Amino acid sequence: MKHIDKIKNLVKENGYKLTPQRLATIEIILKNKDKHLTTEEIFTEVKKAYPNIGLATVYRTILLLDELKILTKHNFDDGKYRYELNDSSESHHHHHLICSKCSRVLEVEDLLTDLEEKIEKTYKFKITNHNLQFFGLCDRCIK
Amino acid sequence: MKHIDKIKNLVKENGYKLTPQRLATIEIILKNKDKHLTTEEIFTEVKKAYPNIGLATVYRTILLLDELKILTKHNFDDGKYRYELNDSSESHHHHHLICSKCSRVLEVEDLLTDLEEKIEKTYKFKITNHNLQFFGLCDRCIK
DNA sequence: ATCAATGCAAAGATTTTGCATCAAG
DNA sequence: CTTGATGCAAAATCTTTGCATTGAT
Repeated sequence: MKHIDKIKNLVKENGYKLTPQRLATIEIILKNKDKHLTTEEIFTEVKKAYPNIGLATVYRTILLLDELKILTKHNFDDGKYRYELNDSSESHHHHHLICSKCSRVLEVEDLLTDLEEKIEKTYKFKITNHNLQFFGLCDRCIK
Repeated sequence: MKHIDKIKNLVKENGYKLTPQRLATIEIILKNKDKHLTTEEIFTEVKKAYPNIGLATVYRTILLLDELKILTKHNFDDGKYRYELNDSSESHHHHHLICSKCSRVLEVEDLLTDLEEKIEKTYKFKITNHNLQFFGLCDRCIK
């Protein structure tokens, strides 16, 4: 099944209506799979396809998609949240390398599985999610 | 040298004035070493010792202390930033276990040194800082 | 036909800024 | 003294909410 259909189903299965505004928002997020867009940026893009949409609707749609774990909220310390579509294969996590100079965001494969096991045992803490960011200088900016 | 004197020196060495407002703010942050206070909380505490201080001054002082790497800014996804005093021994880092139920924040020793080396090599990315958070259920809430 | 979803504008919440005044160095 | 620091209030940002209206099921 295509990713967009999975998302559509998730929305419907959870008793939410599949409105054109939600669909337009989902399409923009899908189209920018690899980016980390802010709500404002998503809003601007969605407006091109659906000029009447209100910012509040985009905020509410993103809230919904976050609840349904369709996307992940990131905070790169620039004062606003950024959103990224989750991989359809449930378990895929990754981390971010954030360049302090050019703000480029690189992705790194998940490296924490072993660590999590250790932590769960040591601290008796049931981990459901994690967030790992590295700040520094990317290859381009080191030069 | 006592930690507070180190901080005082850092402020002065960098050409900033050591005003009573800044001192009062630093004292509150020191007194709450192990907590993760918001600016508003710091402001409320500082006001007890220095009732005339303005919120903007506390914001500006925190900005300064962040620049001087005297404290670290955290975002636990509750919509506001929280600050924590850095350990005086430069290199001490740690991570956070954030309970999704009771919001308790536990600290975990730094576990990333090996990982960072690997990442620096693989991605040619010079890491200057990192942020690792685990979300889940703490021992008390698991029951 | 319902009841959730929308759009708009207003309100909230947090943080920043402009400016006249003050005080640390 | 001089220049940065302060306090206050206003503004800027980002996000949420109330409410009348619309539209998906």
